Amino acid sequence: MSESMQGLKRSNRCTEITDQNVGNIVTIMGWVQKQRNKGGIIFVDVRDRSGLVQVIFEESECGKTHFEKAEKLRSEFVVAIVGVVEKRTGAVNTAMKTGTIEIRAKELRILSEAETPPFPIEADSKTKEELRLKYRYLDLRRPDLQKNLILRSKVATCVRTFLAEEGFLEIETPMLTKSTPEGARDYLVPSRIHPGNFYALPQSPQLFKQLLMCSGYDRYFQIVKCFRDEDLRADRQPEFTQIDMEMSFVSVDEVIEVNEKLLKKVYKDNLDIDLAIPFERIKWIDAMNTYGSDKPDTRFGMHLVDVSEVVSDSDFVVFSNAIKEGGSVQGINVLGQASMPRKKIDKLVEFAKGYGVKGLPYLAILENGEYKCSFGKFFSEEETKALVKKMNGKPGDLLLFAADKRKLVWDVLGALRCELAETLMLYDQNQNNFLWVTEFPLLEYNEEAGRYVAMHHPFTMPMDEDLHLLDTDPGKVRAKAYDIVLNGTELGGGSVRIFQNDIQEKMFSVLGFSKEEAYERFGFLLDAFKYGVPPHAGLAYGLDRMIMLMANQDNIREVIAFPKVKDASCLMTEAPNVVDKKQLEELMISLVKED
RNA sequence: GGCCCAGUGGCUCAGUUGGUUAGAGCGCCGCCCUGUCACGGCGGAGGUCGUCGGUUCAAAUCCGUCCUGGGUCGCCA
Repeated sequence: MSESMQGLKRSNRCTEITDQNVGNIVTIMGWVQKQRNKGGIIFVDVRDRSGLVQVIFEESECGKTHFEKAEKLRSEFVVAIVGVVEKRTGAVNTAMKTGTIEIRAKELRILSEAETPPFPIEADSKTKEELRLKYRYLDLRRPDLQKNLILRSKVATCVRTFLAEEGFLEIETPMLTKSTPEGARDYLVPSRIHPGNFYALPQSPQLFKQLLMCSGYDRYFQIVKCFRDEDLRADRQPEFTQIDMEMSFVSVDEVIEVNEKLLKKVYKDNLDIDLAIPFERIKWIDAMNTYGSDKPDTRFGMHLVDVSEVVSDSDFVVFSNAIKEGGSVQGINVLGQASMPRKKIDKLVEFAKGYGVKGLPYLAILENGEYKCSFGKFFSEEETKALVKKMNGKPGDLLLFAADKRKLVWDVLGALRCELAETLMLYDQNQNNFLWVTEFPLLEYNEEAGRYVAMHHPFTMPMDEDLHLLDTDPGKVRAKAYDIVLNGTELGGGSVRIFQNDIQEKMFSVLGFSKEEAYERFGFLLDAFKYGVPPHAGLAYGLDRMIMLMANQDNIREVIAFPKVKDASCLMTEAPNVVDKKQLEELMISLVKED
């Protein structure tokens, strides 16, 4: 049985009713959170996206018909209730936002009945995510998810308002576009009209926003879906949202400045947190040397120390060979953890091996000054002392080392310090350490491809002072690229773009594209540059990650209404799915049968 | 593709060394209850222990396979 709401109009959301409304007649509409039937009196908690309010039914007030309907109420029924707001006499519920008042019902309409949901609709759900995602529309009724999505909406509005005030124009770019094989895998969309041809969904609006600069729009932004067909992670979905922006006639500093103002406003307006700007900046090479990461968490120390010089002649071949082969030996000092049990150390060794190192040599400096060292038999006392001194080791400290190629050592120790900081709780969870990482390498050598690939993308401007190295030593060229990092998470990144055709062509040539290949892929951009292109630069944030961190979640799915699971499928819609044979025929697509 | 974790009534979990009829809390159903808000009281229903196979007199428990979900490495210009 479901009744019409004809003649009724919602007057308030549940928690918009306060002491101020006492005596008012209100009409609320929402879901039954809980019915408590005491016999002659029935309490019903009604929920909408604002929260809960208690409604009280007594036959003397609402009459027999409505009272009998109230007796039938079950969780998640959708109801409309007309009643009088009353102050609670003695039974104030301090845990409730509306705990000082209640609504004495005069009329009840059951707009929709409901089956018992497969899991409880409540905050701090303990239900398995698999089930929550299958019934996402129920999961989304829970207050935590509603809070996250409301925050997300507010932040998006805040960003739009700020950028509009700063003179940015929101301009949409196509979803059906051209595949750009550099970088992540593209999601492809077959063309019916051009059989055998495919659109690609954008990995980012990069080229289009650069073209908009060529067209004179000077400050562009867009809150936009992007697509990457790569494996998922806790903070990675195949479709995700960027706050994308581009500016003409600006330098790195101006991009950074406007974005610091943006972040300051977003945090102030939505979380009431005052961020101190300007944020700290660190050069990429310093970030790697100090933190072993290009997205360092600076809330705690445990800095990497390069001990290569001290151990290069050691009898411990793990150390000496790593250096001989061009790698390095570095360590971190885990303060006060010398007595870490063997089992825990073994776990750390396993953790490190996951990154590809063979082991994790350690040296514990016991409180009595003695050493417990996994490579002690290869080290003289003097060598050990020198190593401890270099690591600034004190009694009680645990020193962990990695010896391998420089990149691998950074990766392992960078990850290890974050892992240790989390388990040892070395940082303040309420701290927000924003950080700009600058002067990224322009290129990195890809062993598999046997050539250099762009670290950011092929349109990133080299630093002026390194331009001459493009021909002779491309690996040494630094880029006018910058990332914004928060507590060890990359929130966004951007760069000054190449706007000179000769530099762009040189860049393509270093990347191994012939002029023809470059034109085949990006000809429209190179052509556009011929007709008057302003210097320009930009930045893009991962909105999902930003909201995840603002909402204190450790998973991006908690801030996305309808996320996908690890294998990129949707448990609710069961996408992706097979399609009708006719659809495939129309697209001239035949599937290769597997044996 | 690799490694790690998890899967037991609707939900969250317990289940000893392999041993008789697999338990609990919540939820659900019925009856009762005029101040509850983690309402309360009485009664009740509900399980092929993720799948398939193996070992055994006997498997939720041991072994293997596969499936599902999560984390992570590779990957993510």
